[in-house]
Amino acid sequence: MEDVARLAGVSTATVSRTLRGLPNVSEETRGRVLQAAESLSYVVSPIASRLASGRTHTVGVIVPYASRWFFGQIVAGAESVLREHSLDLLLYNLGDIPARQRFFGQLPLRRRVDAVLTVAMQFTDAEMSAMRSLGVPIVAVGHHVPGAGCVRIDDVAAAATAVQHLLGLGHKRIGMISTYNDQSMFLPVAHARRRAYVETLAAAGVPFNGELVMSVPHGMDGGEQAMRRLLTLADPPTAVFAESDELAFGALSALRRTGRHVSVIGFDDHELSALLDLTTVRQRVFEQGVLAAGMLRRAMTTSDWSPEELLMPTTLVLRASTWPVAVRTPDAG
Amino acid sequence: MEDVARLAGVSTATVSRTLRGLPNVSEETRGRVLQAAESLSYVVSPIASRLASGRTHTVGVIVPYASRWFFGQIVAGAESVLREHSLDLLLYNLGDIPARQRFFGQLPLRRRVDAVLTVAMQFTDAEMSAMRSLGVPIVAVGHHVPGAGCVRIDDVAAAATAVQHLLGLGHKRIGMISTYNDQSMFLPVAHARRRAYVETLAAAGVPFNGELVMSVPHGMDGGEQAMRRLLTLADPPTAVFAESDELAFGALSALRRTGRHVSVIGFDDHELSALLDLTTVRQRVFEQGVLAAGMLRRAMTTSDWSPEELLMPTTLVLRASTWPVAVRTPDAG
DNA sequence: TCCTCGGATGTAAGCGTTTGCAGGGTTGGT
DNA sequence: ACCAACCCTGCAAACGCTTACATCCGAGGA
Repeated sequence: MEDVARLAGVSTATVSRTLRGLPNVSEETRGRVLQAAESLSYVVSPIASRLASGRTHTVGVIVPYASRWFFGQIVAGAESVLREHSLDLLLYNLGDIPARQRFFGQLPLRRRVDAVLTVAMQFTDAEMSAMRSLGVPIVAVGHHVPGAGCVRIDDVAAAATAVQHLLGLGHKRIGMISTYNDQSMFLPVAHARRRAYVETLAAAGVPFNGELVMSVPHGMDGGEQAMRRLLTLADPPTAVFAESDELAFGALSALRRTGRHVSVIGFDDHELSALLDLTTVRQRVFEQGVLAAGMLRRAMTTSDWSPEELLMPTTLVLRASTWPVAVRTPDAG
Repeated sequence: MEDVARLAGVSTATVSRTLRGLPNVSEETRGRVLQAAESLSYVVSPIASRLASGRTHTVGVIVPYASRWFFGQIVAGAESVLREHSLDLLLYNLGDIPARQRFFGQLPLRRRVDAVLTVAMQFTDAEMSAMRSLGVPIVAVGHHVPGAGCVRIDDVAAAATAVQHLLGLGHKRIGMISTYNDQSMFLPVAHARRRAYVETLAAAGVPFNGELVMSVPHGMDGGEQAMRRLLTLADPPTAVFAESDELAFGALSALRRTGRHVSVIGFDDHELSALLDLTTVRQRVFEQGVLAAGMLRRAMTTSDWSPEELLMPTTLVLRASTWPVAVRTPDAG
C-alpha cells in the first residue's frame, strides 16, 4: 500500500479511501491511485483490513447435516449472494452432540463473523444466550428463533397438506417415516411435520397408531429400513408420509426390492423426485438460502435492523407414487 | 489478551506462547495462563493472529460447478479434515468464463490462503502462472496439474472398463453422453472419458460414429435431452455410456418416459444409483477429498514438500441397467 | 478584505497478535 | 567459586491496514 501511495504521490490514507470507494477523494487523485494500484497489481490484504476495521466480512453458517440435500441447497443459495458481495462464508457442521458442545463451549465464531445463519437448528436457552453473546445479527432458515430473522415455510400446514392428500385418496392406514425421536429435541422441522401428521389424522377421525410411525436416521438408508419394518407389520400401511424426499427414496427402494405396493409421499421436491415419480410437497430450498443471505446483508448494513420474517409457499406436486387406496398397484404413467 | 496476561501475572508474549502450545513455557505458568484464559472465556482473535504471523490458516478451493454431486462430495471430504485442524476453507466457484476471468484477473486468493485445492480444472499457461504467483502449494483433484500434488483416478482406464462392459454384452451400437465440446477445453475429465470411449471402440474394431455421441450440459436435464435425441436416430444405440451418473439418471428418465429400452452405464456411483439400479463405475469421491486435504496439510507443514501423486482405484458395479444386446428388455431383478 | 465553511489530504494512533532479542535465573561442569 | 549453557520470561517492534483528527486551500458571504 505504501508503494502505491508513493507511486501516486499521496498518503496511504488516501489510497485506502480510494480503494474502498469513499466519497471524499477528488476525481483526479482517484484516477492516479487506481492506476498506480493497477500497475503494481496491488490488492489490499483482507486480513489487515479486517483487523483495522473490526469488520470481518464473514458470515458464519451453522447446519446440523452439511451433506444432506436440503442443507446443501441452502448453503449454495446463500453462498451465491454472499460471494457476490465478497463476503466469506464460514461453514460449521454440528451433526452430533460432541461437535455441538465443542462449538458452544469454545464459540469459535467469536470475533470471526459479522452475522450468523442457522439452518433448521433448535437451541437451548444456554446455547441461545451464547449465540447472542456474539453480538451479531442472526438469521434462521427453516424455523423460528426468538430474536432472529427468519426464512421458512409453514411446516405444519405443508405436512398437513401431504397427509390430507393421502386421506383424500381414501387411505386410513397411513404410516410416517420420521427422524424425530425423544432424544433429538434439536430437530424442529422433524417435530413440526410429525405433529402435523398426528393432528391431521386426528382431525380426520383416524385413530393414531404408534406402530405406523417409524423413527430412523435421515437418509435413503433410514427410509429403506423404515419401510421394511412397516412392511413386516401384520397389517401394513397402505400409504406412507416420509418427512423428506431422501427418506422417501429409501422407502421406494424397499418397495421395489420387495415388490410391494404402498403409496408414498415425500417432502421437498428433491431434484431426483421427478425421475422417481415421487409425489411430494415442493418448497423452494435454494431460494430460501438466497433470501436468507439477503436478509443477512440487510442486517449487517442497517444499523437499526430488526428481525424480519419471511414465509415461503409450498406446493403439492402430484406424481405416480400415490394412488387411491382401493387400487393395489400404481397407475403407472 | 492483555486481560489474561494481567490476571495470570505474565506478559502477553507468554500468554501467546502458552495458548499456542509452544514448548518453552514452564508447567506452572502454563497452568495459570490457561486458567486465566478459561475464566475470562478468552479466545484469540484469528484475524490479529493471522496478520501478525502471516499465516492465514485458510485453504482456497476452486471448483467449476459447486452444486454437482461430485464436487459437493470432494468439498465435503476436504472440509471434514480441514475443520479438524481448524483450517478455514474458502470456496470459489468458477463455472463460467466471466467468473474465471474475474478470478484470474484479480486473483482474490492473493494473501488470503496458505494453499490451494483445485478440483477437475484445467488451466491455461497464463492461469497456471497466476496460480503459481500465489506462492503456495497446490493440490489438484481429478487430473494432473504440473507442479501440483494430485489425487485422481485413471479416468481413461476406468471409462474404458465401462465401454468394455458394454462391448462384452455384445453391444456394437454404443452411444455416449458427454459434456465435452470443442469450446470447453477446461474439462479434462470429460475429455479423458470421451477419449477412452473412442479408443476402446477402435480397439474392439467398432467403427466410430459421430451421431452416437451427444454433447450436452451436465446434469439430469442434459442426460434426458441427450437420450431423447439418441432415440430419434434412425438406428438408435442399444447401449449408452454416460460420462456421469447424473447424466445417466437423465437418460433413464427419458427411457422411462418413452418406454424404450437401452442399456445405460454411468460413472461415479452416485448415492442414488443403487436405487435406480444403474450399472456404473464406482470411485470413492468423498475419500479423494479427504486425501487431498491431507496432502494439503502435509504441503503446508513440510517446508520442502514436493508434489505427491495418488491414484485411486475404481470398480465396475453391475446392476440392472445394462443387459446383453440380444435381449430388448431388462431382466429386472 | 476578512472570516467561515467544507472538501481534499496528511498524520499518526490504533487493531490484537506474533516473535526476535535480551535479561535473569538455574544448573552443572571444572 | 566461576562460567557456559539453558530455560523462562518480558520488551517492543512489526504485521498492513483504517480512521479520528488536524491541516490546508479555495470559495463564498458580509
